[in-house]
Amino acid sequence: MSKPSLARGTRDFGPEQMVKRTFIFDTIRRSFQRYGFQPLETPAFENLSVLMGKYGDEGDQLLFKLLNSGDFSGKLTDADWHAGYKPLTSKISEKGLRYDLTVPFARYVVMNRGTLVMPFKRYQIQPVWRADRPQKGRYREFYQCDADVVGTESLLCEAEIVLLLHDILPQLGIEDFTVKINNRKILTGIADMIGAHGQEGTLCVAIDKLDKIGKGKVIDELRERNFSEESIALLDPVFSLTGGENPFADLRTWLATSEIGLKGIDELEQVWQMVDALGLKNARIQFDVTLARGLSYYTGAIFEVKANNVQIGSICGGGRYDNLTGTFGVPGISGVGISFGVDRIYDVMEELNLFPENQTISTKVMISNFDQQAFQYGLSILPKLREAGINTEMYPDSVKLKKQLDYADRKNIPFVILIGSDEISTGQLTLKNMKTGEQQKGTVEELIAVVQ
RNA sequence: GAGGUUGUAGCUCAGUCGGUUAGAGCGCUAGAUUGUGGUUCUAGAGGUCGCGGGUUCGAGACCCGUCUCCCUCCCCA
Repeated sequence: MSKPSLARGTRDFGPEQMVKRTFIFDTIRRSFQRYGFQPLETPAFENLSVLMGKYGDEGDQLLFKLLNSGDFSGKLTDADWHAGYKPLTSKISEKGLRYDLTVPFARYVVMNRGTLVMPFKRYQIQPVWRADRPQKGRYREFYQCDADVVGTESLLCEAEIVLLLHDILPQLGIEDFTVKINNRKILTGIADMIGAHGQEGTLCVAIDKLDKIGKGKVIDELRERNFSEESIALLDPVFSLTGGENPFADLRTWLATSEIGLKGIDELEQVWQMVDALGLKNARIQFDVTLARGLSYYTGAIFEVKANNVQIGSICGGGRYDNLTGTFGVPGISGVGISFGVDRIYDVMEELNLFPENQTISTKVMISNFDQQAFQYGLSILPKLREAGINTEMYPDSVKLKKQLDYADRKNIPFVILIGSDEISTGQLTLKNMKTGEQQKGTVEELIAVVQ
């Protein structure tokens, strides 16, 4: 018999952690609703045909796949076993755990497009699973809180996402954060400009490391990735753009011949203007040409939020995807969304000590349990307290009072009602304040008034 | 997927050069206190030293494998 253990990269959430997590969920949900988003839930697992190919090759690798039920290997031939794991997987697994909430949402939109009110704004708060290697801030099961709008290309949606971020994070006590914004169209434009059409993905992965490893090593990496010397030379101005005073103007001059690049800049500038018109003060937004994001479905704006002064990955991420529903046979539905990573937000709040105090009290009154007679009496008053809206519990066993009080103490229950033979005969119960140790007598009704 | 690191009581950790019965603090249980928690004192319980194999007269310690924790890269929330 082996000791029980948790599956790698997963965690339990005890009562005190759940109080904190619920606080985060409630805060996010409230704000989502205030911005007009409606709730949606989708299944934990989907057909692999829905999930595969949406996240790039890396993403496909990280999908948890479910073995087919029953005799999954019965019809396999020797040739199947030796064909390699990829062809084999398709023969023994046809379902997988969801990797994010956006793709299941796209499937839902396609399946229900006839009845949805467009533009459709939905929020979704559910766990997702990734077969990643766990490390700090990285789990194999974690919650995402997504808000997406589909059915409109209006940049108001992007601007509202910026507002939403500035609404929710400070409510959680996270004041020092940076919303990095870029646009895939700009990246496409840059790749075109330097004659590396379609290579913006690898280009960005390299540029993204600029502040980490420096310009020289970025260029080394680009050479390794088969970028020509001409391309690298042409790219030079981009390195100086990242910290410029007026990055849009500089970039506009440089990208003057790239239609798509200019469109990306236009879009971003409009978002900036709208955010301003919405009256956002102290906007913590920053244009970052090097922001790439690996999810292959993004086509327009890209967002990423970093909590400053905390060593952890991004706590929110999102962007616009013009053709996600296209892979399900319905092109032309543009969408944009943002995802809050609750587990990382939790870690940030824990590290910065941002959780409100005194969130753990749930029971307010405990009724003691001396003996059979007192127990019967307790049963009669227990519902009265609850009807008065007071969280109440009765100690279930007639054990020593010391033990009962110790239980109340450790559970942070502020009041205990003591019932013994004296109390039963006079109807005057004893209320003990666990914080001060003071005791007072009174009828049930009087004590309820005191506790309320 | 690549690299590094860790694992001893419920928790945090000692354990010397390979040597007799593996320790501490906290926590837990009971009592001091027959109707009163937190403080104090006393006593007690609690271990397959991650798992499997090997070296040795002898392994918690050394070697190999494996799993796990944490971390870096990749990628991501």
